[in-house]
Amino acid sequence: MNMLALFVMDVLTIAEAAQTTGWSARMLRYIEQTGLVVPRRSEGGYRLYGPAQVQRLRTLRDLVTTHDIGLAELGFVARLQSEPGLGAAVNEWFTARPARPEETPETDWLRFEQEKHERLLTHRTR
Amino acid sequence: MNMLALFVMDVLTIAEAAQTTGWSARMLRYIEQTGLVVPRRSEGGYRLYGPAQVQRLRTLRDLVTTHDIGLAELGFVARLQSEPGLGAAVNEWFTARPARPEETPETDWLRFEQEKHERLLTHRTR
DNA sequence: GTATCATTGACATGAACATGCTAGCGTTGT
DNA sequence: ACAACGCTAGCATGTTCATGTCAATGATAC
Repeated sequence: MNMLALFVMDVLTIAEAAQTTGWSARMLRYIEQTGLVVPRRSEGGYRLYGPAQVQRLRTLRDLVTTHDIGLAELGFVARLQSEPGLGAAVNEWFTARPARPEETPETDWLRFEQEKHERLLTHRTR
Repeated sequence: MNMLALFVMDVLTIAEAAQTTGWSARMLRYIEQTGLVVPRRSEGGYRLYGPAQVQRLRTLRDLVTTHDIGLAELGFVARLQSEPGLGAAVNEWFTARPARPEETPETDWLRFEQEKHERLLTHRTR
């Protein structure tokens, strides 16, 4: 890899990046589509992966495989970041009380009171 | 809906909950599977939706339709809160380094204020 | 006691996700 | 100049998501 990059070495083509990161070139392109790791391009349109991106791809691989999560899920998290409105809405929904059943008290009246309280919270979380 | 619930009214069966929330009964069961809204059960195993849960289902519907997001994505966000290791890892990945090449990654984000309310949501008790 | 409703499990389907592979056409290194 | 490589577009396949529907069995209401 060179392409008029005399002192800009450490820049890999997609095949090379694929090699060292464990992803396939196809997947690298796909990952780019999801917005997770977007390399810059050469004049001619070739993807150029810098060390930071390569690192990122490696850790991404790790993250995905060890925790069994999909790229789409991470893409969504990315969306949360870039779309402030979305993030806020999701956040609000989640902070406004979980609907887990095990927290259900045996006493029905008590439960009722609690739910009433919960509803109040859900109303204006701000 | 009654089932020996003399003073525990405001508790809906799945069909009733479906009616008022706009989801189908099928979807309510599905949503339960994803862990997003889990109703408690009657002695006989019937799902019982309280006002809080109904509210939650309504807002969920809103969230999903207005922002065009999937239940799976939200389920993942839920996972982020319940699995601290995961949340940390994902957080780290996103905060550590640029995804975009031209954008100067002088960014703080990803930190949605979960830390504050974490223990509220973190009740393992399985 | 019986009609009505719920439960779980299974099968079905269209859309989206995750990947691979091919084809035709530009880019790059020597 | 030309071989080697990358790019995009598209097709293909297996998987998960999101839903619906149907069947057999059990719970509730009156």
